[in-house]
Amino acid sequence: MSSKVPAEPRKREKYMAIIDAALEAFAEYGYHNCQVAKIARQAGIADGTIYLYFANKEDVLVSVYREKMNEFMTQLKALLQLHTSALEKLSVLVNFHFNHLEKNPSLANFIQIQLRQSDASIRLGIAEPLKQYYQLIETLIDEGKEQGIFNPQIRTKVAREVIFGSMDEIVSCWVFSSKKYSLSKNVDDVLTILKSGLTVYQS
Amino acid sequence: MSSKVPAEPRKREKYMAIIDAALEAFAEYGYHNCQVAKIARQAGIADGTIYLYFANKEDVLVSVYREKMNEFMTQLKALLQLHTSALEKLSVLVNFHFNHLEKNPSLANFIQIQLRQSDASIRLGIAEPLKQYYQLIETLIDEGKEQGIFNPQIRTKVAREVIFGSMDEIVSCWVFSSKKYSLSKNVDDVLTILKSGLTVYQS
Amino acid sequence: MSSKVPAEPRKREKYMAIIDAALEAFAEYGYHNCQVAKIARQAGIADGTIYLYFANKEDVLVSVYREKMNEFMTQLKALLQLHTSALEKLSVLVNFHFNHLEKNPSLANFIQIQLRQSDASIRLGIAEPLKQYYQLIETLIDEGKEQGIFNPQIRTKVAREVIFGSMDEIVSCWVFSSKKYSLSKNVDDVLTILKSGLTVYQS
Amino acid sequence: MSSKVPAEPRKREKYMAIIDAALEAFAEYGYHNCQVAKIARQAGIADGTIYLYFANKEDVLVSVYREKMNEFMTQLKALLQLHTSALEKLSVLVNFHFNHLEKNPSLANFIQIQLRQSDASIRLGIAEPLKQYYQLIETLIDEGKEQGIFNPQIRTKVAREVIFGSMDEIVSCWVFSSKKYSLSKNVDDVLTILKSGLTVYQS
DNA sequence: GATGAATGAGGATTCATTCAT
DNA sequence: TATGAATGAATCCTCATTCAT
Repeated sequence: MSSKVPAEPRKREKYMAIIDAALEAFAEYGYHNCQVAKIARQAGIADGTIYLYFANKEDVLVSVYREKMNEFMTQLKALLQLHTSALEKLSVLVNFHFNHLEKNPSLANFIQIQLRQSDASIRLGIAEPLKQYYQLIETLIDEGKEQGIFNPQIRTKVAREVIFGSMDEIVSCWVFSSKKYSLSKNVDDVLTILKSGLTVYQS
Repeated sequence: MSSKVPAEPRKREKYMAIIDAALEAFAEYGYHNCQVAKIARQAGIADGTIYLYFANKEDVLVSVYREKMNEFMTQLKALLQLHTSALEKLSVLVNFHFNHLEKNPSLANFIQIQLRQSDASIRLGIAEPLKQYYQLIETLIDEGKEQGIFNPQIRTKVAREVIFGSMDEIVSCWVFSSKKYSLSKNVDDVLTILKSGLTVYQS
Repeated sequence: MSSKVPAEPRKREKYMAIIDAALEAFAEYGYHNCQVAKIARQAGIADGTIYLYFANKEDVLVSVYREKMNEFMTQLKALLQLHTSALEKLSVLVNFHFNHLEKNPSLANFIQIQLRQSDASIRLGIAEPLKQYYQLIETLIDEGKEQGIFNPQIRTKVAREVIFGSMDEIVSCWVFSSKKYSLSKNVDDVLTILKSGLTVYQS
Repeated sequence: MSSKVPAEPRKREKYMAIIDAALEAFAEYGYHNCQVAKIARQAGIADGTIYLYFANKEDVLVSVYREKMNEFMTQLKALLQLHTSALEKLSVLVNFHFNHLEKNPSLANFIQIQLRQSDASIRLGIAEPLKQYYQLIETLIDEGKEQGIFNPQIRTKVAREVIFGSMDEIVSCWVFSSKKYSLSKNVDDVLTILKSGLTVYQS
């Protein structure tokens, strides 16, 4: 029922072109107000062509998230690899999260607004890529605990929810403010809170 | 364009009956899959009657949030009044946020899922009640700073985003887990993080 | 899933008006080439109103057949009641079959052409009313056998197939000829064949 | 607009392969539910190739009928040639009609169901091959009249309609019964009816 | 000749909203 | 006030057909 990234280069190219067009179209018009025809026009193809690459409109939405999240995760993992300290990694994570969305305003709008659809099937399609991000954060927290930096009394899942929830809310407020200020300027304050919130009290 | 709470008691009664019916209906079917006819049936009235009390379907959604948020804020303020310490108040806030939604599952579903619509006009209607909650939290933070408890270096807005974002994410994960565990059991961990995250280092 | 004739007079009136409009529209444009909008226009109502009375376009087609077949059967039964001889009844049947369709050209077109859709669900919806006609003919044949008029060696079902098949083919040819000749003029020849074909040889 | 059987052997071979594939595909899925792509897949060729041999989907349907009817007529004529008595010929005809369709279930499904489309152009394309069968039957009847066997008072056309209509209805009922019984077992009864129905009373 | 990716016209159906009663 | 029958705009998706390769 759902699409997969085509293996053949030529097909993959058009597949990604539709993904990018859809991202822009969704960000501009909003999911429910963005007709398939608008995506097609943005991609410079016929309406029907969309359905050679995607099962339906919902599948386009979910696929945009999956593809963009893949890119996000790949880049983030590469950066995290350069560090060992959980504290440094946390800093890298928050910085990257903010920087990436600040550099990709349509993606920010898409993730913070368009993606929040109440349709159960959309929720389901989003769950998997999101889960991977969740797990990456939880791994980071567990590493911090092993390194004796993070408070082992705090359950990892709650810590992850605080970290992700904080970043998510900050980005949301930024998006709803029409991005009038720099998102990254929040990094220091968030990190201050999160670091002292998660670390063991060091006398 | 938007409705107001009717002053006359009889009208107000039916108005609130529709609000409650809509909350249940939205929670059960989801906003887009919940026809106005379903709200009317749940309220035991005719479809057309809804439009004597609300401008349109969007207005019903926004009004549900406004009314329920009013109740929420009234109760929360009453509780906070009993305390002066910002730390205690933070504890009261988090406890109340979790307890209230745990006791009102339909409201939890409504707020975490149905409310997240991408329609600009809905976003706008939600903004005002939400802003009041934001301000209440920010006031609490400022009090903490004045009391010398909270770190004055952290901008109040960011602190509020961390507090609200953490709670919001925790409730969301709970709702999406089909509420299989107790929401309140997260209170201690969150408070641990938030308190040590926000307070000044005390040697 | 399928519609039922409304009991309330006012609703029944509009229901029948749609049935009649659909009969004309189907006969004029053909089922697949007859948009729901054309039925609505013919009935002088809005497109959506059709769906207050019928589940879908298919249901309209099937209901037209059911209603028209009901009328047909009611009238036919009333006529048959006036006779006891199976031979006379056969004559009444064939005469009525031809006369009725000759007087209702749209119905003839509808039954001989539009109704012959390959969709399985349509076939299914048509089956029941058609079966009643089949059974009426078979009852007539069995009476003839009991009266010692019809050949008891011939299986009733085959006899029915010959009677119905003959009439059906004659009406079809007449419809496809654009009804350029009188359908009823075939009555005598058909009856001659059927009567001597079915009766016992009387030396 | 319509296709012709290619003269060149190689082309004719693929032409017939498509015909056979289409027969199976139409019988399996039904005309409207059978996409051109399904015919192509069944034939093991590309979608576009169909259009090198046929004008359009309708043309495929009509051509299937034309080709299969040609085979049918060729075989039937060869059999009839072996007899001179109209009564014998009638017997051969009915036997062959039933046997042929019983041996070719897809063809039976195709003729009794898929072919009955309301599209005027399809009806037109079918008319010619069907007319030839009609004429063959009428010739047989006229021979019977000349031989003093068949009742000359009965108009030939009506007699043909009874013969064809009877056979057609019997096959239809058999197809709709999912071919659960032997079609041929009806031969004797039909012939009994038709023979005594058409022959002159012989004292 | 053969392919199959691309096209884009076409339509049944839903449902928020209205308004005559 | 309340009703609920009627409205009609709005759109995703299919699939026969084309044509560049």
